[in-house]
Amino acid sequence: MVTQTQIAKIAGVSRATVERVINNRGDVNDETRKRVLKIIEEMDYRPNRAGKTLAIKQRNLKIGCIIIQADNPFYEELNKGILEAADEFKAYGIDVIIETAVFTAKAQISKINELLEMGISGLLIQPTIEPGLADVLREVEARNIPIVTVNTDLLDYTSSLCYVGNDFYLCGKTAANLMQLLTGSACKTGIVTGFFNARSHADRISGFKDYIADYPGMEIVDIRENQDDEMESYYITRTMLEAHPEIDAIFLVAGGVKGACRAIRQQQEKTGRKIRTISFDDVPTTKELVRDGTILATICQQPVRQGRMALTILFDYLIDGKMPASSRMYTDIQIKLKTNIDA
Amino acid sequence: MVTQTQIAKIAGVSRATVERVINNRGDVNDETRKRVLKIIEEMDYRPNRAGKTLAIKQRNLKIGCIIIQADNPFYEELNKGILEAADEFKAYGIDVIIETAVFTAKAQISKINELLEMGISGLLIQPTIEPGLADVLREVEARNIPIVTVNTDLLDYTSSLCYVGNDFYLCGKTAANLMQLLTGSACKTGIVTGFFNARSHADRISGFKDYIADYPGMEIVDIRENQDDEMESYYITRTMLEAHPEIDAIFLVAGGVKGACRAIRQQQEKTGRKIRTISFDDVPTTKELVRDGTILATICQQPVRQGRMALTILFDYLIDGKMPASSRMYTDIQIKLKTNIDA
DNA sequence: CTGAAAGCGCTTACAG
DNA sequence: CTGAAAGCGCTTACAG
Repeated sequence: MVTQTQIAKIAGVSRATVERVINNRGDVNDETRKRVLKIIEEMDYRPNRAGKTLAIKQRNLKIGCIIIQADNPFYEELNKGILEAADEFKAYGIDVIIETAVFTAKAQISKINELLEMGISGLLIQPTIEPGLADVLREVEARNIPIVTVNTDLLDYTSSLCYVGNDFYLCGKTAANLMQLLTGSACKTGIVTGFFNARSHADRISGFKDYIADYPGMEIVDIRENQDDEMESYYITRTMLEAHPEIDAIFLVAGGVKGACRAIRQQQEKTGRKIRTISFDDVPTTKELVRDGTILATICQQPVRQGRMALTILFDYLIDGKMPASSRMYTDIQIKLKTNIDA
Repeated sequence: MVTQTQIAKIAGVSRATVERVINNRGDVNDETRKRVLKIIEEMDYRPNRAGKTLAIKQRNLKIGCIIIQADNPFYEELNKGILEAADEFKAYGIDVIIETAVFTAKAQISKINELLEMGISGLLIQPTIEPGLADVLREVEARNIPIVTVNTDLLDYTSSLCYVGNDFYLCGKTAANLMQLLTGSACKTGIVTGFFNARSHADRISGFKDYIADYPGMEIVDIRENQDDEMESYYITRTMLEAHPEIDAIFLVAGGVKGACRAIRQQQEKTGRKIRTISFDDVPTTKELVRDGTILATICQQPVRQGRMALTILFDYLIDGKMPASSRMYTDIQIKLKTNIDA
């Protein structure tokens, strides 16, 4: 590995000049620039990241992260990934400031302003879908502060740097594919979703619908909304199953898994008929239901990895100017059964 | 983040002394050691990794990697992970030497000796299961050179640092779980394995058997060996299906997927009866068979990730002295269907 | 337009 | 047993 000093020696200039050429900083005589560039090319110069990271400490970079305050175990996983990565980057001497906010636009905007005053150079956020946030994010970017959004997608805003999360539509298709295999392509499905107007939930449902369009034996009997609330979920699942005794498959699109499963189990016990159930994510309560067989399979989106990846992308961009491979980075779609739910 | 210099100032000693305490190097007066340790504790000192990595360059560390020379696309994936990580660590100024060897003990031992002469401080290897290698690896470790083994497990040798790979037994169980769900717990299975005496293949089969022990409707009709060879695989699958027309499920344990699937398709066309097939890994030919529906699901072990993880563990150990979380690091067991095989 | 010097946090001889 | 100095590869003012 060549260093800037070696290149400087060969080019007959100072290290400072080489540095200027490499980082496009200040003015350099056109001829020397070309000469230096040629040597860089020939010797396949690559900056030493340890040197760079160490030197950049002098700039006192701060990365701001806004994480969700919620006793929702899914968010806890996501936060865990962010916090782990934060720890790692702190070990490189980069300051990572973690702010917690409830999941409302108002709370998030207020935290963003706090972080701006602290002089952050980058922002990581899991944005709420409430209106009002998008404009603030655009303002932040206008100040030349790159943003990475994680897990949640906004309809009216796209980070110019990166979104890290799931491909919800493809998840929905995968759910349908799974259901098809579990039911021999024949089932009458009841769908329990979180919110009709949440994009991620809607996308999963359209993926599901598009897939089963090719399977005439697969039918959607009813779709109901539980507002990600366990009690509501129990109620709507129970009434749905009572209204449609022909339902033999349930697709749980979002939260409220435990409540829905209680209704499903009761119905199974009453009628003796198996209801094939699949869900999303693997929060502890869902895991337990997979272990005991109530849920046959659950589709997971690696929240810890999402958190890590989001912060890593921001870090790499700030240190190296490295752009992510894509402006939409998707984590794997993982199918978990009772045998690999704890792996 | 506190630095050694700050601690030195507070303790009223030089940075060198602080460094001695931190790294247990040389002799330090017991009293000053205690004082320094107390300050380190109180101020929650954590070494700056960039500084450390940069300074360590002076030691001229070399990491040796022995990768497999084979036109096997699975090994290519594994190698890709190793090469990617190697590139990353080279960017930190650590030398990573990649040696290619065919998959025999003789070739690998000869490469190990080459690397030893070059003065490596760490070794990454995907060991062959041929006898003779284990002793050599033990000798390397006796010289205080840490080893990480990747993907392949030896019966008579365990790296004292780490094995990175798959939990083959649990993979086998997951395969059985999947087969159970795909067949409504009723099937007559033909098993096509690679080698009866390869540990990974044998482990997958025992996982499978242990799982179906609880399902009386699931039966194993026959098990045959294809020596990971496509033609042989075609032959033994075809003759197996002809000998047992009742087979309605096939479990492909190892390589030779394409050959086996050809026989399976022919049998399906002849008899009009669906044979539910599952396999391992997602090499391009397998992917294609998942896409076209011949294989319903394939269980993958993230070879790229294995490669990356193995080298990262070695790097972290050499730079930080950091031990891996476990001496056996398993990658996820991923189930892929036609909808998420390309995700 | 260019260079010399200092500094980021750590390790490594070397001197005492 | 302890400290001063040099160095790892880079960036950042500062001087000219």
